[in-house]
Formats: sequence, C-alpha cells, structure tokens
Amino acid sequence: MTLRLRVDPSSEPPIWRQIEDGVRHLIAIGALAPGAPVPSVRALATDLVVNPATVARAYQRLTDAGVLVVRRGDGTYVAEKPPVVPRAERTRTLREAAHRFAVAAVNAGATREEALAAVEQALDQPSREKRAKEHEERRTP
Amino acid sequence: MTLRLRVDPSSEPPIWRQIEDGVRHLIAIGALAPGAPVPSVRALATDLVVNPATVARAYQRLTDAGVLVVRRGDGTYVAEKPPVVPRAERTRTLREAAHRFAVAAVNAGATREEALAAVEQALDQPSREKRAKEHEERRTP
Amino acid sequence: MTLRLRVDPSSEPPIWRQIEDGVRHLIAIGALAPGAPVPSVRALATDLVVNPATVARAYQRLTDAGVLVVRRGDGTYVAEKPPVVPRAERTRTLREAAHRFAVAAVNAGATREEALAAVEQALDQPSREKRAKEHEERRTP
Amino acid sequence: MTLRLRVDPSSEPPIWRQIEDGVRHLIAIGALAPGAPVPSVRALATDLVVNPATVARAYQRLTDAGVLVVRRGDGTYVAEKPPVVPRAERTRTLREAAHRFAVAAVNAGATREEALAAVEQALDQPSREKRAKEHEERRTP
DNA sequence: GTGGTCTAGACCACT
DNA sequence: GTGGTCTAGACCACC
Repeated sequence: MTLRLRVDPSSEPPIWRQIEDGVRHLIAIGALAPGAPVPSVRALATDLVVNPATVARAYQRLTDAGVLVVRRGDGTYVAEKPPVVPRAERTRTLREAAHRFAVAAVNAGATREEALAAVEQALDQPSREKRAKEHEERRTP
Repeated sequence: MTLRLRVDPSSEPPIWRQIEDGVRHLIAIGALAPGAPVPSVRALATDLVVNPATVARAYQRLTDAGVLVVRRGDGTYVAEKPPVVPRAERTRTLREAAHRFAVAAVNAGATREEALAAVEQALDQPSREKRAKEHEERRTP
Repeated sequence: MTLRLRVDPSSEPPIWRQIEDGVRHLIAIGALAPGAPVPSVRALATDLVVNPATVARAYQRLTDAGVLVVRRGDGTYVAEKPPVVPRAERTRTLREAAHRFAVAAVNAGATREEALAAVEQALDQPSREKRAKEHEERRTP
Repeated sequence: MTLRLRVDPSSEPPIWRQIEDGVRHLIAIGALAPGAPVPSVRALATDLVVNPATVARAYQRLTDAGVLVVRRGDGTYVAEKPPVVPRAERTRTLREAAHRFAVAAVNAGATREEALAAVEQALDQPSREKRAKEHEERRTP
C-alpha cells in the first residue's frame, strides 16, 4: 500500500500540491486503477516524511474534486469513475505549460530545433512509473 | 532607455524574478547588446510601477551572476562578455524543463501531437521583441 | 538555537554579508554540522538586533548557494551535503586574498617577517568558536 | 608621464581610494621617487577612463596628507620627504589586513599551512611594478 | 510557527 | 544623478 510518490520539501510547488498532482498522475498513467485503495493519510505522511495535515489537505482536495472517495471507517479509494477535467481547462493548462517551457528554452539559449527535440525525447521516454507498473504486472498478474 | 518589459504584479513568479528573467531574455534574443546600458533602478521602477527595491533586487542578482556590471555612481550596463552558461548545464536545464512540460502534458491528458503543437506555438510566440528590434534596425541602420 | 554570531551594524561590510560569511564560517569550522537547524529568520534578527529582512537576505543567498536548505513552513537547515567549492576556485580565492594582503602589507611598510607574524596571529585567533564547540562536546558526548 | 595604475570601476574600494592607494603604493615600492612629477588630473583621468573629479579627489587627499605637493601653474609632484605613516597606525592596518585574510582563508577551507604558504608566495613574488621599474632602469640608467 | 515578497521611505557614498 | 543598505511594517502561503 505504498505509493510511487516522492516529494521535494524545498520550494515550489507546495508539498500538498505535489501530492495532489502526483496522485492524479498515477491515475492518469494507470498506476492507480479506479476503485483501488490509496494509503491512509497517516501512512502516506510517515512514508513521505511530511506533516499528516499536508497529506490530509491533498486528499481533501482530491475528494472534493471527486477523484478519491472515502468509505467511512474503511479507507480511501480511487473513484470508480474519476471525473474528466473539462476540455477548456485542459488546453489552458497545456498552453501555459508550453509557454513556461518556451521561455525557459529561449533563456537557456536553445534553438527552436533543440527545444523541440528535448520535448520529443521527454515525451517518448516512458515514465519510470509506467515501466515499474508493467514490471509489477508481469510479476503478479 | 525604456525596456520592452512588462510584469504582472499579481505574483507567481515574483516580480523581481520576472524582471530578472525578462532582462536575461532580452539579452538572449539580442534586444540588449553587450555593453548597452540598462535603465536606472529608479527609472525602471517608475516605468513598471513597482518599488525600486524590487528592481534593485533583480539587478543585483544579475550583477552577481555577471550578466550586468555596475559602474559606481554612473549606471548599470550589460556585461561585455555575458557569462556563457556551460553547455552541459544548459542542456541539463533544457532537459529538466522539457521533462516538467512532459509531465504537465500527460497530466492534462494531451496526446503526443497536441503537446508538440502547443510547444511549437509557444516557441513561435515570444518573437514580439525580436520583430520590434528588427523593425527598429530597419529604421535606423 | 542561538548562533555564535555578532555583527557590527556600523557597516563595512554590510550586515547581510557579515551574517552570510559568519554562517559559512561556522560551518567551515564545524560549529554547525550538516543537517543542523539554523535559527529562524525572526529569531536571529531579534538576537542580532537587526531587521528580519536583513537576515532573510543573507539566508536566501546561502540557500541559493546550496549551503542552507529550506523546509517550507518548517525552518531552515544546513545542507546535508554543503556544496564543495571546486578546488581550482578555492585556491584561486586563496591566492587572491593572499595577494590583497601582500599589497596591504607592503603599503603599510611591513617587512616579510612582520607580515607573516601578523598572519599567523590572525590565523590562531578565530578559534573562539571552535574551542567553545569542543567544550560543549566534552559536556554532552 | 603615464602611471602604472589600473582601477576597477566596479564596487569596492571606491575609485578615488584605488587611485590614492595606488599612488602611495608606487611611492612605497620606489616606482615614484621623491620630487618626481605625477600626471595632471586630466591626463590621469582620461588614461584611467574615469571622471576627472574622481582623480582630483584622490590628489586632494594625497596633497592634504603631504604625499604630493602642487607647484601652482607648473604641476603636481611627489613630496621631497613623503610623511611616514605613524607606527601605531601601520601595525593596526597590518593587523586588520591579516584578519581579513585569515577569515577568507578559513572560509575557503584552507588549512593553516596552506594559508601561510599562499601568503609567503604572494610576498615573495616580486610585484609586476617592481620588475617593470628595474627593467626600465636597465634601459635608461 | 516558518520563509517569501513587497512597499514606503530614509540615509549613505560615489561619479 | 547613480546603486547599496537598512528599517518598519504589511500580507501571503505553507506546515
């Protein structure tokens, strides 16, 4: 019941947000299936070495958003039908992220081609989590 | 002696960082040549409608980094030889930025093609300054 | 959580620099171990009778340099692995400092022997902190 | 009538002080003999690429101290009998310089031996000015 | 409680 | 005029 999550206690983004995004990410890549249990607030807190209140904050937001559901007295689970993020918001997010990257790339002195190549590489490189999951599946099918 | 710089005071990133990055950016695209003067702390502050201390903070970081040089009691100038960021570090920065973008794109549920399109668009965007500079050069060759 | 630090507010060098150098010095002599907490900005400020912003400035420079790390909302700590200054740069710094001293000594009309004696005396001087630390260790082993 | 002087227009110490110390230094090492002429304020200013008022300030201080003398309508000269700096002040200066060096050395992570070696080397290395002067003397005895 | 940011205003030394 | 330093005080998000 441990999550493939790591958190950086220094600076941006805030820890609660790192946890929130991390869980969303694990769901997006399929590492956390609908209906699957997530660790208790306390367990995850000791695991990540952060304050339980911080984990609670992230869980609360995820619950409010309908991504997680609490079964009282039982535990917390990924929702059976996690809500889809509205298309408009999704493209806005994407555009902002792209802009941040573009500024960073120009400041780093990269050419258009170098920048694009770096992005392609980052997109193609299967995430550690995904590979880890496939590995696990092979072991415990 | 006015700079093609605008800042968003509603923070995130902080104003001083927006100024720092902005100046670096203007140098990177050639809108600010080595040896060229930059506006005085006070001038830029009134121009951007921020506190002089905020501009001073940005300028000082740039000076510490060797991007700007101060001639005491005279003014501040772009360094004749702005420090070249070591190639290794540059590609590392680029790779990290690309990775951050890739994660954001995956979380936003974007496909590989959507992600790349967004980046291409963002890269073609911030040429406002460049076009402005080329225009100026055509006028006063 | 009080630091063996004193500053001279009559400037030269500026207070924030005195604090920065002081912390570096305490780490260098081992009075501040890796991972150890440093006083909060406010605590040190009241202790030194200076404005919190002044301490914050010093701490932030040290954080930027990787000497200190911030745990958000928690506190500030000495980095586990304080950055090693590259050997080349270290000897360069040392050589420059030595050269500055040599010039000053010549200007003061000192002989070679007088100059060396002054340096030996100065080197044996700032062991106040070290002795204090050893004393503490003997008390609480 | 050009002086072996260079100044750094950035930061500490102030330019006028660099000039003042520089002239004192040239006299101390014998590169400027008693009675020898020094360049005019204007000439030195254009030579060093600084504001004439800055050179004037240095010359004024040196004149006040009796190190230089003005012969009206003629020029400025090194005093025939440059005043000796009081012994007490000299040793104070030396001690301060030694202390600054010691702090810098410790912060640079140098051992006592390394620090002393660096100073010895700096003291033994005949200054560029001295060598230059000897060379000149051989050419025009 | 923690650090981070910003403003307003003052004072200083240097050119 | 220039940049540099410092204070006092406010507000914010985070843990």
